[in-house]
Amino acid sequence: MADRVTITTVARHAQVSVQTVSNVLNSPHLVRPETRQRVQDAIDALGYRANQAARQMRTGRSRLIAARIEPAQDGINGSILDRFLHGLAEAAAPARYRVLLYTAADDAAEIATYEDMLSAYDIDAFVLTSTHHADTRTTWLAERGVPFVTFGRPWDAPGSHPWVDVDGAAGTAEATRHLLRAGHRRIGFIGWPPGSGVGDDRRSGWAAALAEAGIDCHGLDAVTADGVAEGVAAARDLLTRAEPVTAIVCCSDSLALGALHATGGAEPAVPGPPAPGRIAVIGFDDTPVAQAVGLTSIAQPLGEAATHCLRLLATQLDAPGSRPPGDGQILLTPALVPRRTA
Amino acid sequence: MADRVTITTVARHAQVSVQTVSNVLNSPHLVRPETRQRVQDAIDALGYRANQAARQMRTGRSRLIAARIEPAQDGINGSILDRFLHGLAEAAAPARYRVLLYTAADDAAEIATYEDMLSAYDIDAFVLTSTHHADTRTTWLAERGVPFVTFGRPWDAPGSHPWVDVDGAAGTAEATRHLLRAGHRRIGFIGWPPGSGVGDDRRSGWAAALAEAGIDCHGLDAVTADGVAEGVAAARDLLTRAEPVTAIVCCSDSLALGALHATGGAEPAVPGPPAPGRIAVIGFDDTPVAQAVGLTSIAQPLGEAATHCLRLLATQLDAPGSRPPGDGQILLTPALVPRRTA
DNA sequence: TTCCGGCAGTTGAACGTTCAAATTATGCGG
DNA sequence: CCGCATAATTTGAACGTTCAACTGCCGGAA
Repeated sequence: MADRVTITTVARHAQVSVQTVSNVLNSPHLVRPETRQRVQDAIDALGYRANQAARQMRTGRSRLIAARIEPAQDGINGSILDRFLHGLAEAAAPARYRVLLYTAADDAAEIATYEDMLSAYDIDAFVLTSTHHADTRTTWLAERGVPFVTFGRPWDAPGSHPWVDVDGAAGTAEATRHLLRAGHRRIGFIGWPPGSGVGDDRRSGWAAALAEAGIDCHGLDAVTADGVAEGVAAARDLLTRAEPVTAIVCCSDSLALGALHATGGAEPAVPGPPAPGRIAVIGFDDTPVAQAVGLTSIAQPLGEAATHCLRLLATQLDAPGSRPPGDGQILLTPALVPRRTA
Repeated sequence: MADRVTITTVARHAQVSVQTVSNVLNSPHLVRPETRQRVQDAIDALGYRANQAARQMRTGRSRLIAARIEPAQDGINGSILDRFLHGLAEAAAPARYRVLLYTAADDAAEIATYEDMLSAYDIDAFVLTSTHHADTRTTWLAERGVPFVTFGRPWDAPGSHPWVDVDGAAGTAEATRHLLRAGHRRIGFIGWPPGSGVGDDRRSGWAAALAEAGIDCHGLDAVTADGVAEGVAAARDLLTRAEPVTAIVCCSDSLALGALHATGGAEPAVPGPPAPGRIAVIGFDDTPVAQAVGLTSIAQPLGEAATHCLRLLATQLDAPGSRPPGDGQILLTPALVPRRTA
């Protein structure tokens, strides 16, 4: 193993003190241009890279951002987090941050992990996913002044911290309008039990778009837990009512896949226009399953969301005390991906 | 912010020197039991946690393991890496390691990232995924004596470094035997173009199982790139030959989904026994799509693979120079998940 | 008694960096 | 050509930990 190149090596090579090398790296304006160049040349020639641990000891900053990786839950809706994490890691690199993973079974375990990571690793910031009502994690972090962003709105106290989210209502509204344009009037909705922020939000977009068109959404929706089998049942329910629906917007791709089966429209991946006369179905999240089956779905801009999360953190970290523009509340609009089923 | 609790705080509190505290943590046998207990009590009372950066400065070890997170490629086959990473993070925690993410567009970029992470963060080890022929990454790391494991065999030089992989051939062989038991004789295979280690391996298991049963596999297979549309075409090919197949084993769930469509057997998620008379289809990887569609598939034990990866690294790191038992070459057997399609 | 070896614990230095303060160099007006 | 302000650079200390060497102490063999 070759001797490690430290700031001292560079200093000797460039005939300056170590502090000057440090200044070139951190406060270049303090150094005369020609000296700066000489030092820079030495850095390049030696392939010097600042040691993060040593730097961290002095500054208390690790340039590490922690994010939780969840178990692939029901499977069909997983892979969203995956893409988000990838975006996060990719956005972090150019800002010279890195993403550290952790797992936690529940909120309490997650908070215990925060303690560990903060004291042992000096984590600079956290990215939280899957926010929910009465989220103890955010208050814990906020109380201690730890920088963090959530991917997902704070469902209880809107303005309390920076967040990035995708406008589910806008997505379902667009899906509904898409169906209205295609001539549908009786457009159903399969959603989750009230109380989940995400689910209520998505339902509201569908209701709003119908109201816009002067249609009463009463009796057009079904409520069920997430899952393919649940989707089948809910769709059958909607189809056997007094006035059956001709199209269904779903809260998830799982439900949509179930609906698709119930309406007899599931063959995988034949590109082409939607078949006329069929019950139209639209899912949510544009999962691999939707792509495979040809299910029209609503795609979240996950890469963009990750980039925004990182930008929010970076402004907070690099200029402490400064509020990001717009108070750091970012709502992104998802996009409808039309396929065979609508 | 409360004052930081350092080893010095603990030492004062327990009336010993800092070195004794350090010994309690790292070499307890050097400390008399009663002193040890006193120090331990102080640690607990103060909630002390060793600062990783300072520790790292002295020891050169970061307790950080780096792994690449890839973009969700074709989508349908993604989510495997996701589950693997989750397993990795989960297995790392009890061993007091953490997983650091990085991204890289190609092997060259990845090697550049190694340099950066090694010199800046003192990464202890790397976990490589997607090994392939002529993999420059492994040689680069090996040359520099950097500890690493690959998830995926080294396809060129079998014994060169520790690895964990899933026995694809065993998987396809089991799938094939499953079909043989169900009475099928003409069992086709849809695979990838020769040259990819993984693809060749999977094909060989199918061929071997047929040979076992005294069946000539000649003319029973199709070769194509990965993808749903490709699967459709390949399956049609197999079905229009002189002696059409009655069952198909596929190299991936994407191909299988295509095959399923070509054979008219794709409705999602109705549990129950396979329909008699239908062309049987078996996929590979047990992706969410397979679960959703009811496709019989071969599941890789990803959590187990991750655990093994970590164990291999941990033995290597905690006892330098020691070879793990079995020379660190671990081949896991995947499991057939029977569903509707076979 | 003297000396030695081993155990328990302490001391001082070092890891590589940045901060704060001190020193030296440079430019400018009188 | 001096004095002074400011720019440029250096010096010394510190961050929290572990390593290597050292000091006492006790028990047993010579």
